[in-house]
Amino acid sequence: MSATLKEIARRTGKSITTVSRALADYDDVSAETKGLVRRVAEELNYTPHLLARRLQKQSSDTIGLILPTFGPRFSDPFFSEFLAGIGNMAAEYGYDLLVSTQPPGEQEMQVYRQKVRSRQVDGFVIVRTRRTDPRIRYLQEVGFPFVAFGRTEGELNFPFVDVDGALGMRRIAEHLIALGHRRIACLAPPADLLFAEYRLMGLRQALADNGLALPESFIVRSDLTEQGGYEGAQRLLQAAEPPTAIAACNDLMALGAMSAIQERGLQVGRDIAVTGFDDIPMAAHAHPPLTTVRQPIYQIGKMVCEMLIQLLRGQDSVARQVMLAPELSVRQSCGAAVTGAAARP
Amino acid sequence: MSATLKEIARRTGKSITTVSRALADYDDVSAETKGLVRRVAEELNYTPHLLARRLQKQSSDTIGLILPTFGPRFSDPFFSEFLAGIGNMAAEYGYDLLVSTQPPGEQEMQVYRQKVRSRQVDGFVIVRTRRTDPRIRYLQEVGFPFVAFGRTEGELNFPFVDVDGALGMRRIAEHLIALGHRRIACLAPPADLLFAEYRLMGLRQALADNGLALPESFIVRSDLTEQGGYEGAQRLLQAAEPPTAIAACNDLMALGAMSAIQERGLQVGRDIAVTGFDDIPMAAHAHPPLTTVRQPIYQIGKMVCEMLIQLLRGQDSVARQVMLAPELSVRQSCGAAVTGAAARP
DNA sequence: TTGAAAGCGCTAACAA
DNA sequence: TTGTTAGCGCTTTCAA
Repeated sequence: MSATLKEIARRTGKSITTVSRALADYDDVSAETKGLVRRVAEELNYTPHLLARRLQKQSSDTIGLILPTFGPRFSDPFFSEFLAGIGNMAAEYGYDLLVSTQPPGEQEMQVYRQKVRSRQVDGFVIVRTRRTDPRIRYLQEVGFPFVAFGRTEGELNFPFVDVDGALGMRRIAEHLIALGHRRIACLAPPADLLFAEYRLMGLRQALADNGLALPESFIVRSDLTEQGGYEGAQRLLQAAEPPTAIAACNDLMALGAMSAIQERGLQVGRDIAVTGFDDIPMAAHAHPPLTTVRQPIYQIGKMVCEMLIQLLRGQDSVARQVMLAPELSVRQSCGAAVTGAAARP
Repeated sequence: MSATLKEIARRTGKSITTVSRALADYDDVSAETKGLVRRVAEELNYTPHLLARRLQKQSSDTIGLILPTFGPRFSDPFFSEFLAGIGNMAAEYGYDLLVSTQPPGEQEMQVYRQKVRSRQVDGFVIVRTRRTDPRIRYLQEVGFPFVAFGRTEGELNFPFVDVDGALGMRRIAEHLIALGHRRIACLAPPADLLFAEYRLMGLRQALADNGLALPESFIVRSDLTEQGGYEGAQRLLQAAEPPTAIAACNDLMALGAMSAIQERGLQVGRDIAVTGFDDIPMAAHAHPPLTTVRQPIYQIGKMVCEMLIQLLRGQDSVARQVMLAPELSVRQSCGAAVTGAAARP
């Protein structure tokens, strides 16, 4: 399909070595030879065989991303945006992106080990860090480069980018409190997802700082889907004294909660406040628009990827652990009077 | 990190060739030698160097997927599910998945050419086919294997899987007509996305078959986002004689339309019907739940990937062009009286 | 300024 | 049953 150096060498009457160096623009090749070689290469549409080059360079120039898929109906607006961030940055530096999908578990670890040992990738991007994360433990153990999106318990010394979930939830809490809410409940994901814990901690802390409690009955765990939020909110609404505000740990759950509330004939924002976290595109166009916390997912993807590449290149990156402050995006679902125009940026 | 054949050869006192064949379980190697070699390989945690193997095999065992990203805030629930389908199937057959992101355009074609010529991938999965698709034209021209999700204009003879959008929309239209609607409008994506055309055609045809017209003013083009649907619906609602039903060409637009309708104080389902297409997870949990057309995206991902792999392996696959009949998923947004239990599977 | 030779790690044809 | 040789396409000493 595409010519090889050998073919160019044959046609130019030069050696393979010379051709290689001419194309790499070494300065120990005569201008004349370079011209000739380049012309022929152009003519033949020469493109280097990457596998061959990589074998010899002993580097795959490839970044691995193993998506932890939960169930067959895997659908998360978060991932595609994040993927675009990583992908674009990787492309900018000439890296490839190798994507796999594996539900968390032993087989997932097999895939990591396999990719590491077969030198298929130079480094990994880890997403959805877990409380104690076998992926991170393994990669640290074998000294394989990676950058994570998210922290783990114990805050080991590895490079990561994360959004300060506690701060984000604190902002949510303070906003709700300022609006007069005293009975605030939380839709939280499974406890082994640490990022949820930070958010929950931030909420609890902010409430405590304001003399408010967060009783156990006001913390409902479910998965991160609309369905989970829907069911969780139903549980909360059945209580004898239901909350006046529900702070969900992500937007999907918040949207599910809104559905549950509306199905009971209540009005979100007026009868009960709902807030999310993530600011997925959907959030601005829910009805009412969802008050939430904005995470610059695309930017995070780029940043994680760039940090990893710097790591791979041995440039000790300036920042090894980055904590981003999320930003409150106030719309109508919390009951704050905001005009449509202001809420829709 | 991981040992090489050479190292195993050294330790066992055998030749590299013998070791290679022992591990590949050739039957011209003595049981004794096999045992020895395997033991040492195990001990050293041997994993073949995939780049080396692939260079020699002249095959990358890799499937390419270049996601056409539109804008930085790329977020499409469709892609993650599709990706999981492809990824899982690829893994099953031992293929890698190489993912890139590129907005449509000349640079995108460069990436295709580069990946083809550098033999980085053995074949491509094409998504979001376009009316006349330069990717498909190019790949056909150079005879490079690929399978598309979607058709193109002229229905060239290439392998694809697609959902019969016309049929899906026909079912929507017939359902709406049965409910008594006569003024049915359409939220359609940009005309260069062919799949939208099929859906539009199906709608028009079904209406015509029932003696109804689809005036130009009832076809609003916008992008495939909630924002697009929101704005499109606003336009439709401002008309002197607004439609009584809005059939959106995807769920995101339908959800946006619902927001626009509700913002005007109207009730979806009662005052105006809304339908979508795709059946994203969100659809079941919108308020009211969205009547839509189910596309088995995950299955399609798997199928596309499997067809490509069969192509790569020279097994002339049974089906080269697959058309899937989508299935109506009736919920409340169309005004049909359906109990919550029936609508939530 | 150029080329021969070696080697990245693997597989395969051919001999022994 | 095993080893020698060659080669995948490329880069990089080292000599000429």
